Amino acid sequence: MDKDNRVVVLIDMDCFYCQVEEKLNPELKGKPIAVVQYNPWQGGGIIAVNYVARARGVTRHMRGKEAKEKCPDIELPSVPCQRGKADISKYRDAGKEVARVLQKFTPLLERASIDEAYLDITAPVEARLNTLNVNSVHTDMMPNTFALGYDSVDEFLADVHTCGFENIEFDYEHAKRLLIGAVIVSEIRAAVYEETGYRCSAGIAHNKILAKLVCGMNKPNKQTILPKHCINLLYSTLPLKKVKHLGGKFGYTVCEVLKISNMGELQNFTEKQLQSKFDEKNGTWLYNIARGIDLEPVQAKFNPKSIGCCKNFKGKAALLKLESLQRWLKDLGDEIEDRLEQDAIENNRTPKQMVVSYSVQISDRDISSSRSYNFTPEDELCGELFSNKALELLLESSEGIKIKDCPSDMRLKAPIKFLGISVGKFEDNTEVKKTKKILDYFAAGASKDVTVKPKEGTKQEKINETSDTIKSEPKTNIGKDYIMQKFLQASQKPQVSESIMKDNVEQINQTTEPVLQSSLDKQESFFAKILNQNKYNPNISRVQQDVDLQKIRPTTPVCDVVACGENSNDSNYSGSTINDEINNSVALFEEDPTKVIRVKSIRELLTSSRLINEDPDSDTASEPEQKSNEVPPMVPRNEVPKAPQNESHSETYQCPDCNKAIAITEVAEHSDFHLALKLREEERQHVRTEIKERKEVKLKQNMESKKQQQTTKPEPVSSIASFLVKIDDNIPTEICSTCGKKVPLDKFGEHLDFHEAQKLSRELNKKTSPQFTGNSVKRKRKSNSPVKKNKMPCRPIDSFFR
DNA sequence: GTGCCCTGCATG
DNA sequence: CATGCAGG
Repeated sequence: MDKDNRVVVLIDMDCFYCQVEEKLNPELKGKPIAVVQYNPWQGGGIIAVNYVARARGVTRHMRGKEAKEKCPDIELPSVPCQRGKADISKYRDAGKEVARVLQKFTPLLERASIDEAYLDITAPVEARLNTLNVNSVHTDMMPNTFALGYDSVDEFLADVHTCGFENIEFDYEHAKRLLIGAVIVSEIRAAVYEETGYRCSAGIAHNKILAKLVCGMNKPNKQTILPKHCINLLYSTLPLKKVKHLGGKFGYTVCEVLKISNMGELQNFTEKQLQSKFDEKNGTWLYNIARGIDLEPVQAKFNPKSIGCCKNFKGKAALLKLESLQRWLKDLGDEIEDRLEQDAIENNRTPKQMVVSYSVQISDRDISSSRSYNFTPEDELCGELFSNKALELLLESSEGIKIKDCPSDMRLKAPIKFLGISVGKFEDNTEVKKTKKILDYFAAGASKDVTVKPKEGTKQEKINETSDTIKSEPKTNIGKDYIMQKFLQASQKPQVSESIMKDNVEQINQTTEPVLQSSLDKQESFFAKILNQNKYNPNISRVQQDVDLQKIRPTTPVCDVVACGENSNDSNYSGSTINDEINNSVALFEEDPTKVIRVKSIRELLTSSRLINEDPDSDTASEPEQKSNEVPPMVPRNEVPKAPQNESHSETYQCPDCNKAIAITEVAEHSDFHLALKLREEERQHVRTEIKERKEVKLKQNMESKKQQQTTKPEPVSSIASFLVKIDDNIPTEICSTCGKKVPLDKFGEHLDFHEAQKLSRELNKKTSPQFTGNSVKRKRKSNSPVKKNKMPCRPIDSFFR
């Protein structure tokens, strides 16, 4: 509707890799630096230059060596190398850190790359308008702000204050919102700096393309507004290729065909003309963008849809031998495994597909190709899944990767110039079992559970009945009831709820709306399981009562495994809407704030006892769920920033956290929403440290194995072995009951933590995706076994010989 | 001989 | 599903 009056922001980190390096190594602060990428040839290729170095004439497209000549005191930190290729994980992590700060300001956040994100702040702006008089806005409230078309932002401010009376074309309503937007963006950027130490720039406009366009116009650490009435001024000199989507072949073609070179000239063509020269869609798009119109919504998207890695083998580096092919596939596969492991912890999801791509050189030409594979349940048993499957796919593919027939020296028929493995088609881990759980619930529970009789009463009565049950019988079957209730509430489609209420198990099974499922409790069965295993532990009930304590608790560690709410479901659900995305992204707490308590108790249990047995498959998830006596409040479904605020006729209150105007009746829910966000942030913090610890463990282990056996292949990464270093008889040790190994006493706590982390990770991966896991546990097992080591779990190489 | 790597989308 | 394009 009001697509043309949104306030859209692009946040772009200034020379991000450099900033990350500076933060990691404070000695670099203030010095000229450029981040270089491995290839030691001539000092490595520069991929980022900080502003000190830019002032001295250093640019990208230089090699480290040239930079050094131009600027002798330049520091050249290098992108770390792991397994023979660039490892950008620290930048990835840093980007996530920033995005998490941004996410506090609006759920309508779209991560566009490692260091860029779009925000739709239309709603926060609208909310601020209720409390902030535009005429009282002062430039102090937005330092480092520029308005395109004005010499200083003061002039723009003056225009807005005078309602633009002197300027016929001035769109006051719009300009006002951009101005407030700029105030908010100042706050956002300040928060980013405050919380991460990183500086960024921003573009503020009424759509993504313009925000992006204008973001880079003042850098670093600055923000630029593009008022509507200045678009034409900007376009009059703007090369067409500067506009996103026009920077490549398409833009070039447009210029050629129309014989134009800047954006302004594009306005000389009618929509019909443009459609006839290009196609209907592109024509319309061009016509609109020429007028500053871009209707593309900011999508709520935090997580990537695929995870992949690849490597070029240029020139002489091309792969010729089967052995090197295998080795590189192994490295790529290992990296994927590592990243998936973390992803599983953070997002509780599992990929269902992998793609291997490659290019080969065949008589002077590079032929590229790719093959995909959908994981099957048997893959569970398959060691080194990615690399082996990739090899299999490669060798099967028609393009003649085939091996030359000289077994002594297994050479490839054609040199491989490029290899890549990626995984995608993620499914939420709990998703799979949700329907089953509900089925189980009815199948097993309905007979003895008198509180829910699907065939009686109206829908409304049902829900009330369920809630009452929860209140009066907190100890019995709450989990199941609760799931059902959530299921019903999560449903945005009345007729679906209807059918669930009225009908039986089969019908639920037929209700295969992914959207429906996506809001359900992501962790239910996992936690239920653990709880069941420990249900006799008195800690639970005690911890449970501490709801209020939890609310003020600033640092209590919570379980690292909780899905961090970053929408695990941002995949291709056809029915998925932005609203779903948003709801999913806060789903974790929206569903059940008490979960945090449960999580905490689990964590305590895990650390304080070793009661947990090995059996992760006792599928008795429907036992008593721990539960507080209140029904957790739901965030109203229409709590979507884009929804127009109907402020005038109902009493509202301005939320101090987000400045949104909140109907008095919804204040409680709203503050719960913020609480949820806060809690989630804490969880994430914990996940981050957890991952860091795991990494250290891995690192240790890697070094260890390299020392020990340089001849063989790299050892498994997360292995217990890392805890076995230097055991000296003089040091007091204790036998770990889990692995039976001797562990130095002072390391014992750490050691238990290791098992805990591993167990959690295993649970997560195993629990809901019997089809496939890529977790450390499996790797560890197989790699630790010398028998299996040289085994080809998928298909013997020989089978590819003819 | 010297930009590499990663991700997402459109297309047939 | 495979491939190529685009963008950062």
